[in-house]
Parts: sequence; structure tokens; C-alpha cells
Amino acid sequence: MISRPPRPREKGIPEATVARLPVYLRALQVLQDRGTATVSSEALAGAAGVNSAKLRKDLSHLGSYGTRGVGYEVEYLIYQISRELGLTQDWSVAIVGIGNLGRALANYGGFGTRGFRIAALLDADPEVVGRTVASLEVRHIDSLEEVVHSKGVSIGVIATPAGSAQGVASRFVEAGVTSILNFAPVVLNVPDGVDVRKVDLSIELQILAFHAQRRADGDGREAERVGLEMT
Amino acid sequence: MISRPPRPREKGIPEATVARLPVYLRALQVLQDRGTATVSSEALAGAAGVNSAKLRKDLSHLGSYGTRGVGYEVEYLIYQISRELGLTQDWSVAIVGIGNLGRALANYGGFGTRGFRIAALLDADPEVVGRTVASLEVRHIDSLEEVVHSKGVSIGVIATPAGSAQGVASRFVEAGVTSILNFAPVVLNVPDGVDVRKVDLSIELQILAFHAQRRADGDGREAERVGLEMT
DNA sequence: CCCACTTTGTGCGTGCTTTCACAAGCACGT
DNA sequence: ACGTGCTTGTGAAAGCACGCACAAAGTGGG
Ligand SMILES: NC(=O)c1ccc[n+]([C@@H]2O[C@H](COP(=O)([O-])OP(=O)(O)OC[C@H]3O[C@@H](n4cnc5c(N)ncnc54)[C@H](O)[C@@H]3O)[C@@H](O)[C@H]2O)c1
Ligand SMILES: NC(=O)c1ccc[n+]([C@@H]2O[C@H](COP(=O)([O-])OP(=O)(O)OC[C@H]3O[C@@H](n4cnc5c(N)ncnc54)[C@H](O)[C@@H]3O)[C@@H](O)[C@H]2O)c1
Repeated sequence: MISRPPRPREKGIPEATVARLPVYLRALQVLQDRGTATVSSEALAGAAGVNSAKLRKDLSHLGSYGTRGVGYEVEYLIYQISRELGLTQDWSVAIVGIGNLGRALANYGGFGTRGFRIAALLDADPEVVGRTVASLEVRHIDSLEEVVHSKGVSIGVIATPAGSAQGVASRFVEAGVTSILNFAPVVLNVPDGVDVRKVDLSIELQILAFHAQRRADGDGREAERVGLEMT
Repeated sequence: MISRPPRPREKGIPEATVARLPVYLRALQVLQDRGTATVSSEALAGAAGVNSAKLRKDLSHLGSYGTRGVGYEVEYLIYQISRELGLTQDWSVAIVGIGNLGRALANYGGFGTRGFRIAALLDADPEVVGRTVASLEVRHIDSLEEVVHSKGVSIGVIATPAGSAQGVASRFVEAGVTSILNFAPVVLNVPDGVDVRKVDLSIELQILAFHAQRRADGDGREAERVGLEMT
């Protein structure tokens, strides 16, 4: 509050930047696998599908990790972004609702880049409970609290039907989980301090439909503006 | 890809608004199923998890469909939003990559709210081609162009491994598909005029991890700011 | 040691988004 | 017809995000 800390620009990173860091990280890992040692903002921005000025500004929020005239050292930047995102530690994930989608998620090998470990699968259907999916035995939903506690679950994934999602979310919160990824098409109600993100297929399709219709409507007229997204 | 037109900024609904309309629509349908005839911006905003002023401003972009002192008529608003989003017409969807995820998508009954019809499933694996998934026979990827044409596919869904995604996207574009939903963890390169949206599980997890870490870091100190998302 | 060249980090203008606050509009009871 | 009460629709303000353009900083050659 009084003096100026030496270096750590650990203030707030803009939300928009946070959402892009994983994209940069992935592009960097591809470069690393290819044996590239350093990369310019221009090249990395190209690989990530963003403007180079934006990339530089994003990275500047983490600190000054580039070398003028040269670029960024790939390995070092990977480390810095990983650290900033919290990927240097392990995160335990529990998936609730082992239906079509839940099974796909459980079987998804490259789950996250690194750092994410599927610790438990839960379901309510007696038919499903007890079965083994992706080398894990499906536990009954009643044991959610116990599982969260014993496995140290910090991220909850909800892949149940819409009707059950709020109930599951509340139980997650009650059990102390403060990060939730929701695939069910409902708005979850959670207390402050709990972070919910949603993945919603049908919303994405509807947004695509909107743009497609707009394009078709104004066709023949002038060049339509398209909300080009390639984040 | 090089020149940037002076942006023929026509009239238009803000992108941020478009992304929320599907959420409002879903909330309205729940209300309709419950027999509710009219709803105030306050109540609808609550159900959609947004600020009521934002909701009103969003809806004002579509026109003046509310009645002061009363609220919005649920059925009429559903119609207006549906029309705006292009859901009054049918959209033909093709899914490429019938693996874990592709199968889950194909089997997903409530695909969109309405208006979206899965017209074709495509894969490259001879083991998968010919099998029936969700009442559809899986076609070989080589017939993509033919299928797009004969089924009038306007939206392409990519659920192949990352390495194949760009190739599939290019073929979609070549075949005339201008709306693509991509589940593979790569940045797709497409020409202007093609709309790509992505769904990326691991990015979502990484964003959750970032917030979780930030919360943990500053714990005990002052009240942490949490990016509370409950869209 | 200096100069030419490259690329970062950022100040700044612009435009989009959110939120507040309130006048205007409509229903309903009297 | 008119007042009361409620809710919409929207100016205006504040906050963010984006991208340009350039000074600063480093590299390498002579
Ligand atoms: N399948 C998809 O491609 C897809 C796409 C987008 C969204 N979604 C959404 O994801 C969710 C799951 O979809 P799905 O296709 O896997 O459905 P599903 O019916 O195949 O699976 C749901 C699973 O949840 C279990 N379940 C139900 N209530 C539960 C509870 N209270 N506690 C624990 N488990 C419970 C069921 O036993 C079942 O195994 C749905 O909300 C759906 O809308 C699915
Ligand atoms: N499974 C998940 O939960 C999940 C989650 C997030 C992201 N993803 C991503 O979604 C994609 C698919 O995941 P998955 O788990 O279903 O993988 P998968 O390996 O089970 O399925 C991929 C399918 O694509 C087919 N394929 C490969 N190349 C093809 C080509 N050129 N043309 C047509 N088909 C081709 C394969 O034959 C296979 O059937 C991957 O990119 C993955 O990273 C999956």
C-alpha cells in the first residue's frame, strides 16, 4: 500500500486476457513439440488466431517476458503462463452424470493440457453405478460429499439432465467445491464466491444460426459483416 | 484476409446481446411450460441470471415488445426472439467424427431447442462407417461434398481429433458450409465470411483453475474478487 | 563504439458493454 | 376522466477491450 513492489505485477489480469491464455499455451506447446526455441509475437499471434498487439498486451499483464528484437522464449513462456493459470498444481475433477456426454468426457484422454485429473465419476442410476468407465468405478451420487472430501475434488463437472443440475450444483457447493463446469442447459444459482462456467451446445448453434440468417438476409446487397470467431 | 474493409457498419444487434438471446429464450420456454402468460424484466432477468437493465436493453434491440406497467407476453416474446435468431426455419447439421464425443452429440435428443436437425454423420474410420448411430447411418468422409449438397447442410460440426480438424473445416468451406462448430482443440483457419465457433473443454477448465488459484492465493487477506459467472 | 535493424511494451483514441436512474406509458380502480 | 402504481425503454456515464503506431530496448555487423 505504501511502497512499490519490485516486480510482481500481480494485479488483476483482465478476464478477456485470461480466456486467451489457454489458447496461447496450446499454440506454444505445438511450437515446443516442433522444436522451436523462440517465437515472435507476430508468429505466435498467427498461430493463436489473434492480433499481435493484443497478444503482446495480454502477455504484458504477466510481466516482461520477451526480448526486444528477438521475441519470446517458448519454454519460459509456457512455464509462466502455466503458472499464472494454476496449471503447475494438480486439480482433482469429479464428473456427475455418466450418460452419453459424461462417458465421452470420462474417456477423453487429453482432458486438459496437464494438471487436471479425473478423480471420480458419479451417477444416480443403479444401472450405471458400479460399472467401470475409463478405469474408474462409477460411484453413487449419495456419496458425493464423501468423494469430494476423500479425493480432494476442487472442480465439479455437471453432465446430468437439466432437471438435476441445480441439485447437484448445490451439493457440490455444500461440499466445498467452488469451481463448476456445467453442461446442462440451465442457469445455475450459486452463492458468491463460487465460479460457474457453462458449455452449451444449443446456444452455440443458435448463435451460428443468427449469423447465417443475417448473412442470407442481406445477400446480394453489400458485403455483410460477419462475426468471425476463430478464437 | 489482408485488406480490412471500412466496416460497412449497418444496423445490427450487438454481439453480446445475440449471445444472450438463447438464454432468454430458454428461460421463457420454461415459463411457458409452467403456464405463465406474462413476465416482467425483473423476473425474466432473474431466471436468466442477468441484470434486468441489461435484459431490457437487449430486448429493446429487437423492438418494443413489452407493455409498461405489465411486462412481456411470454408467447409473443418467444416468437420474436426465435425469429430474430433464425429458429423459425430449419437448419441442417452434419457431424464429422463419430467417436466418443460425436456419438454423444448424435444421441443428444434435445439437440437445439428447435430448428436444428441432424442430417448426416461422417467418419473416416472403416470400422465406424456403415454403422448406425442415432438412427443414422454413418457415411464415409469422402462423401462430405455430396452429403452437404444433397441434404442441404448449412451447419458443420467438427468432432474429429485435432489433427484432422483443419482439413475437415476446409472441406466444409469448400462445399459451401459457412457455419462451423468446432470441438477440436485447434484454431481453425477459414476465409472471411465463414463463421466458426468453438467449444473447448480444456480452456474452460483452465479458466476455472485460474480463478480457483487466485481465490486460494489471496485467501485470508481481503475479500477476493471472484469472476462470478452464472450465465 | 556506432549504426542499422528487429521486435517488444504501451500510450492513446475509438467503439462496444454494462449499469444507473428516471421520464414516459399503460392498466386499473374510482 | 383522472389519479395511482408499476414497469418499460433509453439517455448518459463509467468501464472495458481492441488495435494503431511508435519509442524503447535489444541484437548483430562493421
Ligand atoms: N449428449 C450431448 O451431446 C449433449 C450436448 C449438450 C448438452 N448436453 C447436456 O448434458 C447433459 C447430459 O446429457 P447426456 O446426453 O449425457 O444425457 P444422458 O441422459 O445420457 O445422461 C444423464 C446421466 O445423468 C444421470 N443422472 C440423472 N440425474 C442424476 C442425479 N440427480 N445425480 C446424478 N446423476 C444423475 C443419469 O442416470 C444419466 O446417466 C444434459 O443436461 C444435456 O442437456 C448433452
Ligand atoms: N470426448 C470428449 O469429451 C471431448 C472433450 C473435449 C474435446 N474433445 C475433442 O473432440 C474431438 C473428438 O473427441 P473424441 O473423444 O470423440 O475422439 P475419438 O477419437 O473418440 O473420435 C474421433 C473420431 O473422428 C474420426 N476421424 C478421425 N479423422 C477423421 C477425418 N479426417 N475425417 C472424419 N473423421 C475422422 C475417427 O475415426 C473417430 O471416430 C477431439 O478433437 C477432442 O480433442 C473431446
